[in-house]
Amino acid sequence: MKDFNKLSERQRNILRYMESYLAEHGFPPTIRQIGEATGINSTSVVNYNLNKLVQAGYLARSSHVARGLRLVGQVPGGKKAGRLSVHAAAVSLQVPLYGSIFASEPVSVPEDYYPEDNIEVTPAMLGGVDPAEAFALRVKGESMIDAMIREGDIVILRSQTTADNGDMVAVWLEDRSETTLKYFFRDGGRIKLQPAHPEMQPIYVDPAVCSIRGKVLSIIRHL
Amino acid sequence: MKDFNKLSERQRNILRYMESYLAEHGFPPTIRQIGEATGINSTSVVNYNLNKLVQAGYLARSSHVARGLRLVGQVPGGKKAGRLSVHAAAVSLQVPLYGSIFASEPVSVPEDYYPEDNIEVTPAMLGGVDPAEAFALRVKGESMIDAMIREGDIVILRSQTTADNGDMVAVWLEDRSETTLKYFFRDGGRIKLQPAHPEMQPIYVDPAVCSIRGKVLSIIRHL
DNA sequence: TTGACAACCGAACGTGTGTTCATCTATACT
DNA sequence: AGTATAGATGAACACACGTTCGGTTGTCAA
Repeated sequence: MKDFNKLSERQRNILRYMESYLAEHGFPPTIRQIGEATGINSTSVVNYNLNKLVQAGYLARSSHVARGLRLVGQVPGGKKAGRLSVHAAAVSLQVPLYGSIFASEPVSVPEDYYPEDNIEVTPAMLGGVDPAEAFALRVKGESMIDAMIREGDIVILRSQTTADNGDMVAVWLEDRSETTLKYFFRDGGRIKLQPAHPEMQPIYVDPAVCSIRGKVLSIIRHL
Repeated sequence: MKDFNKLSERQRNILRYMESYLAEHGFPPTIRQIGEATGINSTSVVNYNLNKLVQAGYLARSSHVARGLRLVGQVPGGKKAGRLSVHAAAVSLQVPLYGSIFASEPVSVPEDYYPEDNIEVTPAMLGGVDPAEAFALRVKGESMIDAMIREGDIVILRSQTTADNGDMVAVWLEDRSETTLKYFFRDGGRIKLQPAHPEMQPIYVDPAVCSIRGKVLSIIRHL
């Protein structure tokens, strides 16, 4: 992550415009609006600079999504907190570890238990999510092997009860009395849970018996 | 403004979904996403109900604008429950990212290149290794899929040219012109490289054509 | 000079996404 | 009965908007 001052004038303008547009409308501007506001008359250049800003850690983008932008850091000048420079010691965050996720056992949900430990994570691993909403689980057993996840891995999740297509979620399947980590898709009236391993078949479940506990943000494997 | 309870079930669901989607992404959902999430399979019905909600004073719309929605009131029952979590400040470390590891291409070794970026890691992820000896590589391609590692994963390594049995190492195989991540074992005069996937067969190579670049300390996957 | 590279431009392309419309079903009121 | 009216449906339409690609320019180093 670079220093704010290392950004080009255009990139700083984009961040400032993003901030004020967001405050005014409640949703992000389009590429063309950004270009118009910052004097860039080619959408591809705006796109180019947006990618630079993502790379520098200032923005997150959802590809092929209209207005799929989000500010992740603080923009200086809006003055809340300065960014940390590259070589200085940065701040890391503590996220509670709420036990283990195990096949045939429910996920211990945040409200149920006291955290048994704290896991240290970096801001990048939360992807802009509020640390207060994040928690961690330790993977037990080889049940997640099809999801390219192994025993001992630590998964960082955001506590939530809904999900979008393509999210990897921790779900409790009532009819099977089973908890898994799967990719989540809505398929008509049902929910499709797709293992990460490309050769494995998805399973289909009724939304009524499928309760989402959280969305996986990142995975840490310690060897 | 009417009472929240005067709204239809669908309209309440829309508001709840809006709220959680907004919290998760930082921008509003589309009409089709709302429909999918609330079990409405016609965009016009969603549109219809959104207009009702505007009329009732719960949200504002910008017409002909993608995701041009904004919540204006506060949704009762929304999650406000501030879970108190300790995210105390701690020190995190910066480790250089030396490009990508790609099948059929040599690993860029630390001496060869300037780091293209820095990766922020926690002390626990280095397992006590001196940060100055550590570096990171981005995994490109699906070539490591048998090692339960996917495209986009970041591997943290300790720069070293030897390894112990059981280590996961990044090796350059001269005779195959290939770089892989494998578990390392000495087997008599040869070297056995075992993929992490239990069903896959190990390969045996001559130590002369197998140069170790580093030992994997940990893996980060960002979803 | 030559090459490499970051930054930028303009245009075209494909699709995401809001809108509109004809039609259908219920329920309630004359 | 007839007839409003609210809610729902699916298809078609038109444009908004992200993406891609072939070029151009300026800078720096060999």
